[in-house]
Amino acid sequence: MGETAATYDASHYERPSVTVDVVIFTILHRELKVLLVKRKHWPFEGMWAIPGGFVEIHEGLPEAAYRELEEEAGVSGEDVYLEQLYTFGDPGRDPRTRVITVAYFALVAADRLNLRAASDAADVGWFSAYSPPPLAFDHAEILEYAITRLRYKLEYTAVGFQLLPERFTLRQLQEVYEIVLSKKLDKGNFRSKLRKSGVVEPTDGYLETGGRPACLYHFRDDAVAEVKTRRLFP
Amino acid sequence: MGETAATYDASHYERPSVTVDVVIFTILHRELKVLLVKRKHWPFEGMWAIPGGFVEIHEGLPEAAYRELEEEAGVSGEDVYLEQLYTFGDPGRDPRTRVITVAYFALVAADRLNLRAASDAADVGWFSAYSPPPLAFDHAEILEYAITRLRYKLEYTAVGFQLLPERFTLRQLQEVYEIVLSKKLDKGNFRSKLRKSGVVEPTDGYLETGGRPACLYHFRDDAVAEVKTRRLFP
DNA sequence: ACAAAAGTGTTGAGAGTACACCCATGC
DNA sequence: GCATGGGTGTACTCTCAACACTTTTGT
Repeated sequence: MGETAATYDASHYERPSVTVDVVIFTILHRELKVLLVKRKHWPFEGMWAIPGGFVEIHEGLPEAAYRELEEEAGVSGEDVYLEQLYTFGDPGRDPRTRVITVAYFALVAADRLNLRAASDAADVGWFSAYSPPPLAFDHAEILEYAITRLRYKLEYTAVGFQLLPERFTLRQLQEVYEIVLSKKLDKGNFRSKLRKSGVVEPTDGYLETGGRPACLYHFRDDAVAEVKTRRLFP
Repeated sequence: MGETAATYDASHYERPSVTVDVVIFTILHRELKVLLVKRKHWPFEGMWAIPGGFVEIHEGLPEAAYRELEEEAGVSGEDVYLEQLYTFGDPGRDPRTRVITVAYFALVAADRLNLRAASDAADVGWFSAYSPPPLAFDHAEILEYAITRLRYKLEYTAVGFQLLPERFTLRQLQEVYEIVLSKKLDKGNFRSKLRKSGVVEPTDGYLETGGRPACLYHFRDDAVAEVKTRRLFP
């Protein structure tokens, strides 16, 4: 902090409010879904919004995000991938007062969800991430940003299995990538690339599929999720 | 915002303070430098710190960052590359009170700097980014993070010339990359890659160097700075 | 036998890398 | 002429991407 901070005096300084918003993604019915909650009060009453809440005075930012995840989606911390996204602080983004929000995005496997246990079903729901309903505040912009980041993440790292159960087939993993990237992928190249990267390992389980049974894989947590990419100047 | 936000009442809610810290990079004497300011008050009095200050109640986050840039480095908005880095909000990162800081990082060409005009020279200075003095608060962590991000940026995009004057030689540009990435690059490959990407354009100027004069280039602002990279799943 | 889905191999095109070689200027 | 630094070309290797092919199950 610089000079302003040094001459700080709590009594005159008007502070903004700080919230955490969490964009929670999952895959349901072969679609990328985002969790939204219906607002009960002014402003934007009755509109859908990204779940979020105020940061308590002695609470860390990731802790606040995990709290939202538990409250709204009913998932515990170990079962999710959570990453800070961006901080939105435009004056006027909230008509009540100055609110700065630290946005996070989370990936949850569908089998870890526990929606009903956590919230009133009518006020919470999963929506298509690509064609969401009208959103409160600047939440459309936040969602847009989160989708862009999710796509980047999938292209450059191997976080895709965070959207799948513990054990999965390679076809299921490929489907996740196809859904998120909205693009058909080549089966052979997908598999060979994945084998070379060494991030997945076959288990002894098999899944009946209607054709030849598919080997179930699991993620090797000792593997490096990051993948070397072609840089401009290596 | 969710339920907590809906039941918000300004009078009971204890709000954290919000600051903006700006990690300002430049290249001087063939070294990557970062701008630091000396703290005049408790806590960490006399220690060096990343310049920053409180966000005014009606001020946007980038505006606050630009304000810091002008106050501390004496550069105006058009002359810098500015990007939001990360938000650090650990409770206890500031012993005075809960302070959440939105960190930015900035790239400034050495010829745009105007240090003396802006600040008292004894309290502001450029330091080697790779071996800085002990820093106040969690600023060592913030600087580390900024360096990592800067390297990523240079590897994947073509922002390198933000650290150079308007017109520059390819050797100078290569030197910037070598300094930031701490790695020798091949002259021929660097040049051919740059030519193929089409982000720079020769001007009619030449620079005397002691050998054959070097052609001065400038950045094509209509060019796409982003460069295709080898993704995991294209 | 045939359909369906898993799983593997091959091949041409293009990018990355290392290195050698030519060009323009000052002394 | 020769040292100095700018600028270009080439040849080998590796990855990418498209596509054809084989294997294992159910009906």
